[in-house]
Amino acid sequence: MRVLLVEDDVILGEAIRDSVAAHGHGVDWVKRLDEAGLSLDTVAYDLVLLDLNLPDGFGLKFLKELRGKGSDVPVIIVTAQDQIGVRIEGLDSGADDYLVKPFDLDELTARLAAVARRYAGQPNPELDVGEARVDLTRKVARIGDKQIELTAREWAVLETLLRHRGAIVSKPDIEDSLYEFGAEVESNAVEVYVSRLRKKLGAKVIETVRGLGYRVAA
Amino acid sequence: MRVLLVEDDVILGEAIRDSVAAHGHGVDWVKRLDEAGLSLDTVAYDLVLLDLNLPDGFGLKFLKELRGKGSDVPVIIVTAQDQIGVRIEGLDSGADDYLVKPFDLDELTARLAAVARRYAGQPNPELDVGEARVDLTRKVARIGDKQIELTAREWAVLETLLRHRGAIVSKPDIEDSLYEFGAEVESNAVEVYVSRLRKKLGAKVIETVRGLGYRVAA
DNA sequence: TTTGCCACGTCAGTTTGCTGTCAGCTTGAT
DNA sequence: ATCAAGCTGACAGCAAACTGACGTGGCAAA
Repeated sequence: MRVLLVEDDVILGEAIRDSVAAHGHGVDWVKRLDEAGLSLDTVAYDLVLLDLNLPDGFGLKFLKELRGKGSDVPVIIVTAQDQIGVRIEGLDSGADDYLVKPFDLDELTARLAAVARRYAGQPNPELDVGEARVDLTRKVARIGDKQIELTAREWAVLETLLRHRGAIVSKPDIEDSLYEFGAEVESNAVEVYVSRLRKKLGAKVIETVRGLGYRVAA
Repeated sequence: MRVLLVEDDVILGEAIRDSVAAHGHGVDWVKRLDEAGLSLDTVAYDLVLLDLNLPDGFGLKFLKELRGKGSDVPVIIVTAQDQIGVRIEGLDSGADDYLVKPFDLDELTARLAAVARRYAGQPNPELDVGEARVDLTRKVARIGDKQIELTAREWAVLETLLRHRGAIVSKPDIEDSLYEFGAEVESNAVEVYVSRLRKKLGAKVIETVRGLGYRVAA
């Protein structure tokens, strides 16, 4: 399951991201509403965790506009405002649920599980990636009948590339999806993982765009 | 097949009764535990559907007493309490299966069909798990002729893994199936249960995917 | 009540294999 | 031809996972 986290607080954001990731879901973390809009336009998310107190705008307005555009992605509002009026307004604006800070992370994973249950009812989307077929949800990859084993980091890189399938993904972007914010990458780790993925999935699946990044053909 | 339905909610009770009847089974519907006791003393039922939240007593206690009297009629618990602790307790008390409200009626008929198969003398769907054969419905496992005894929590872990057979199941997901939300797991309990299952079922049945979780090969 | 038994959760010491790093090589642009 | 960018085999370190052992508590039999 792929989750978009919209949260400007670094401490809380990290905690939420780690918790969600530990449950095996992919997490994209943005800190502003305009970034959120961009991500939502390009990626099909299964759930949005939306903080209402963001520096660059009003979350509720954003949520209303999102619904106005016809999106029905489940949205859980996360906020410090526990006033009942805001809560009502949030649900009126199209939120599916409401979490008031500070909240227990278990509280969050419980809601997450509820959404995941709904999501699990859908057939698993298997993607063709070169010779291989991959299932990002179940973390299963195979070429023909042969099962391919990918490690955690390899899945992370592949997922990032596939999420922007057809587009060029820069190395720093991949690093950001691999490590926490501010992590020092003093090496060519991304190149190494691309190399490992190619060895497992076939040399042609990941294309190098010299000076810009990598791309998986759509 | 003759089914005893113990359910005080009229709406839900009617829905269940109609659904079961539509599948060609006979249904007796009682709304209190004392009635249920009476019916069980006089009629040989093939299956009991037991709501735990009844006005006149505790379903679990009733179930334990029933088992204490030597009855081995299959019992499926139907309840709104979706806390895992209750679920474990229910299975410990001698229930054969567990349905959490609100549930799909298809869900019910599927379990019903499993019981019906057993009733008809046909082999229950036994799963091959490595060297072992397990029957999740009857909670029976064996290797060759040798019966394997699994504890309640071992069954819970194995069931979770088999429900997602072929997919990688994260440790937090397994924990969620083991404990209620909010339960602090300050240890490596999941690892320990995996270890115990491997010792009983064979080392190769549960595969470790480092950093992601566990998997039972499809 | 006492006794014994067993499932459960915890811990510590050990094992495992992923991960990040580097060095030397290849490739592509100019 | 030259240089920068990218590729990949190898390897040590370390965090994740394994497992034997133990204390506790609940349940049942005596």
